[in-house]
Amino acid sequence: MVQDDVTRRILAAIRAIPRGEVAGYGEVARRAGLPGRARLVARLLSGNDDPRLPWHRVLRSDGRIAFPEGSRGYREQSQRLRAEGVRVENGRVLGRRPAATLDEQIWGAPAPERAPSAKPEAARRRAARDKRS
DNA sequence: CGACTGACGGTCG
DNA sequence: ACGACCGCCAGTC
Repeated sequence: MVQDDVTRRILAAIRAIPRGEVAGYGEVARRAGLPGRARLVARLLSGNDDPRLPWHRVLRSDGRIAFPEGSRGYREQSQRLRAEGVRVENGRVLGRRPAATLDEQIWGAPAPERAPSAKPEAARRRAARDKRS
């Protein structure tokens, strides 16, 4: 099976993460030249079987492990990270700085008013399921 | 073609 | 700090 370009680039980006460091899914996607494809990165890892791939260095952007607490992958990832000297506490990697909102970082502007919009319940249902599982 | 799903990201209350 | 939501991308059904 020949891996397509995108796949290889993503894998390369993951392998490029230095030992003892971590990166978010979206970050990896960006480094692979695929901004906005964080979910694609996640999908790849979900089907990954290569043991030498440092998948454990990939976390959610907020520094939390993407697996539900207590799950197999959760423990596995925590252990692997700690083995590299990364401090992990309650599924969260320390040393990360969530920082302020982008608005403040970039524009330093106060919260602009936001026109209320309808509630697409299709998206809402998805969000609920997404969170549960 | 449209609904559902997921190792996601970001905003808001 | 947290949970509820919305937005996005891609693959399945």
